[in-house]
Amino acid sequence: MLTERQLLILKVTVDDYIESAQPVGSNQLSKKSELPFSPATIRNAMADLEKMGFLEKTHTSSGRIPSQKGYRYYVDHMLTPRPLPKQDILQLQSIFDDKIAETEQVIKRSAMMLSELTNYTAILLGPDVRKHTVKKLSIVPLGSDSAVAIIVTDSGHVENRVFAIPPGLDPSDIEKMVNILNERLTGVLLNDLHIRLEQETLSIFRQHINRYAELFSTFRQAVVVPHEENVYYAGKLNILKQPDFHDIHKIRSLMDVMEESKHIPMIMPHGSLGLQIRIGSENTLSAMEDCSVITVAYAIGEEQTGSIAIVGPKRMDYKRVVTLLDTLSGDLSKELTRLIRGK
Amino acid sequence: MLTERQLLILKVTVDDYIESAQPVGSNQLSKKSELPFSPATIRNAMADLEKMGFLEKTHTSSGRIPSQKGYRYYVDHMLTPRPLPKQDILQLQSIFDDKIAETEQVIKRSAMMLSELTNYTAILLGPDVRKHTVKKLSIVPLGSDSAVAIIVTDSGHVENRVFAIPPGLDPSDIEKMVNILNERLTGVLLNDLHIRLEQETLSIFRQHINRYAELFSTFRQAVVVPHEENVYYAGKLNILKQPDFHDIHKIRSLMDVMEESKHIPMIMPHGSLGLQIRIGSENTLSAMEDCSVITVAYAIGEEQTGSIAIVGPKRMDYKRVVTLLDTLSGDLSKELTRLIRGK
DNA sequence: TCTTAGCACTCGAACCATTAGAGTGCTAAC
DNA sequence: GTTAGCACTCTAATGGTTCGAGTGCTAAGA
Repeated sequence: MLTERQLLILKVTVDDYIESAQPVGSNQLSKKSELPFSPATIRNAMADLEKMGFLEKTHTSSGRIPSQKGYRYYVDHMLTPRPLPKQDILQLQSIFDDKIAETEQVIKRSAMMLSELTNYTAILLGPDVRKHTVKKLSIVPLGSDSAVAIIVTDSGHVENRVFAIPPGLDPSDIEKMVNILNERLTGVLLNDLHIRLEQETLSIFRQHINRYAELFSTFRQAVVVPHEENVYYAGKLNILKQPDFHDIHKIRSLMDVMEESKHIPMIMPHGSLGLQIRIGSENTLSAMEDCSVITVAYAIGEEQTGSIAIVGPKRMDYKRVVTLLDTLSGDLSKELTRLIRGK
Repeated sequence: MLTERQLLILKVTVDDYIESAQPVGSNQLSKKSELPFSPATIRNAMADLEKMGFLEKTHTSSGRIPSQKGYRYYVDHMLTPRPLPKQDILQLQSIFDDKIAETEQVIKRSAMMLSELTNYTAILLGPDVRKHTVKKLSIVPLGSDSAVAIIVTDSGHVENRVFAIPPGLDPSDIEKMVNILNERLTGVLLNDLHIRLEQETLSIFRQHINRYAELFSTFRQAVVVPHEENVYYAGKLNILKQPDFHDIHKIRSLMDVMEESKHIPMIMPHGSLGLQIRIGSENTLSAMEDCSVITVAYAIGEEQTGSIAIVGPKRMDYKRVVTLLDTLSGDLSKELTRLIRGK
């Protein structure tokens, strides 16, 4: 077990390193008012902490830096959350200032604000479009041979896709079709749309519409909602601000990984409640072994719908980021719930 | 004037430097079969070229690199376009392979393909949404107090915005309103929409709709088409691949500039016909003084509607990029014209 | 007159030695 | 148990040396 003093020294060391990005030495620490010990005493304690694996040296005669285990301990036991400075609270609130009514807008602005306040990279996962339900379907012909299919969801999201109309089709058939579709498919989850389309409407089309088969199959292609996740980034370039990242190859592979949306589930695994901190190699992706990622979910109504992640160096200002994320996830949940409920 | 030999040496020097990214020395050049001269002769010629400002040295006893003037001359007089390798042509064609019907999709894919084929950054400017005309307006209520306004353009583009409905409004009024709007505003340029809205519809609303003022003003806010340009990037990270960019601060300011859409008009000035090459400080933005930008416009029908830019180091493979852009701008114009004409 | 061989010269990159300084671990005194 | 003192270690910075690639100039050769 760690003694009181060791705890204190570990904490101050981590704090100092987070702030300065420089290995921390015993002399330096002994000058701090929280540590009224001589450098020698601190040295002893630091040597112990190193033996136990909480601290590391970059070379024989260097100061100490926290090890992964050290960060872990710090994060698990030493994060005494301080209230957010007023300044920050005001800024966070300003996201919701002008009465924007769109979920997407709110999420985008949140991402930007977070990256600005932290100087790290923010990744926000929006609500999964496929869990929304159909509010209205419409088809707008653009000319003789193409048309736009438009799906409006209950959340106000609009999906649209241009598709080719089979040549020589009666325009009135399209109108009939849209009516049938709306009658039968309103309220259906976007995710189930392609299945329900077949189940609910194919047989009716057969009865009412000439050459239903062609029209049906083109239209079906048009309404397949893309599987793509709803990802918003902000502050991708903040990585370049961190002194921890000097190696251009590491930066590249890190940025590469973050751009690729297929890696998103690895960066911010779904389904976990509350706030999660993953430090260094605790991340699944090897490109992120020098990073820490803090994730938190937010909800609309009772259902957990999206998550927020902050990606920064292991030497991240955990305290600040945790408080920011805690606050924002709450505010965001409240605001988005309000938005949706209104409808 | 430049002698035959000086011309040849300038060309080979530039070519070599473009390929190797290393200062070019006289010994190296004399080994090439195109240059059957002794190193000393080449040295003399290079010294002349340096005096005339076409070449530079990085230090007293280094090889030469092309100066900005050198690149300019190379680009103006020495770009003998070779036909594109089959491989590349096939790849370019593949953009149009599956019959996508959407302009945006085609442009996005073009950007990706270009960045992949060149290893530089591609920026594509899509057709200006505000020059499209209204095909159909509709309003889909989401609940008691909000609705989505949807504008479909003749090109198949869909703009949508959620807005708040003034409380206690009669739903039938909305329907009336949509009818009036469609009757009066179909065919209007998106750019003129907010003016025409007032001119054409306000007085009619007054006659037919209760509490028209409130409804009108909220709706007007919803249809203001955002001024935002239609920009697609691809291969932003390719900058990190170039050995020319090692300074992390330069990279940062360059990427910063490219992200900011307000800088786009500076990067790719509008209105110029044909292919344009801007080298180093010929670019307006100081962050791009180490870059070259090649721009070309493409057209839909007769009207020039968008442009393509490739951003890379001054030591760019001009020959290849020029040929690629030439080909693509042609293909893109043809394909997009076909798409639009169909409608 | 143009070309080229020869040579002295310059400069950067790499290597080494030296030094200063910051930090350590250990021992012994308080 | 704490701390002063000291020998020790390692990095970073400095300066000198060497090597090699490249140059410019001169003079000889075609």
